[in-house]
Amino acid sequence: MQIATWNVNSLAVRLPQLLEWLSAHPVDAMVLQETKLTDDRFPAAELAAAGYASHAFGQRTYNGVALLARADAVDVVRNIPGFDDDQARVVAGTVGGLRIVGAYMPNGQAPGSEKFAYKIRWLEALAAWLKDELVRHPQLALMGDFNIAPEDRDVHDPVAWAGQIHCTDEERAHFRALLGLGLVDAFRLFEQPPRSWSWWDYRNLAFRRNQGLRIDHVLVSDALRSRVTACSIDKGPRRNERPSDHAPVIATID
DNA sequence: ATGTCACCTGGTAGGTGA
Repeated sequence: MQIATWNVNSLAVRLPQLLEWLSAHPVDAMVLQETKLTDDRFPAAELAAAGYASHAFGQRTYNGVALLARADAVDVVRNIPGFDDDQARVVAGTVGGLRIVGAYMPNGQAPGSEKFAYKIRWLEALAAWLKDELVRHPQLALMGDFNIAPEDRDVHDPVAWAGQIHCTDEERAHFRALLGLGLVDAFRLFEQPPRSWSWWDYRNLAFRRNQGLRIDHVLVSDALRSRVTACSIDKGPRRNERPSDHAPVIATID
């Protein structure tokens, strides 16, 4: 099976690109971030016509996530149980025996800001929940927009980005804490092109100059790891005329 | 480079978030 994640930066704008992408990449399940749509406006009918059942969890203007699957997901959970959050950032479900946790992790704005403190609280709550979730579902994939570049090799200019948002030691420690639960970065299980990013700023001709960050990830559980045969970033949609600033990440599972 | 894009309010521009 294949699973994918994509921050679409407004599904209202990007729906045609999503449908085109799914037509070329008929993955079994997909998680979306930054749909920016209330659930009553979610394009469930269009996605159903494309062969996907949807579980949307959205809000107006900001955030919003969704889980799409060819075989409908069961045991669907929205946001982190027990963590009071007025932002729609998580949708999880079980597809074909695989637990999929789709997440739009907080951006954090800048170290020291209130949004950064929220990001840290959020990451702590996620890890606490996932620890239990992994016991219930040993075959688990955590994927989405993490808003964390785990290592310097995930940053186009590590000197310029040192200590900046997405690259602070504190954020990276929380990323490693997720790995410590028994997860592995699927992208790094395989040889990859150097300077592989999943996000490029809209400004500064960043995509053309390949100045980006790898902040979108697929983390797989130890029990799932041996079944993962490929993981890649698809830069194709970033070349579209009106692209999302993020590229999809795909993983293949035997 | 304060460089773009999306969405909101409220108005035909400015603010916020990313």
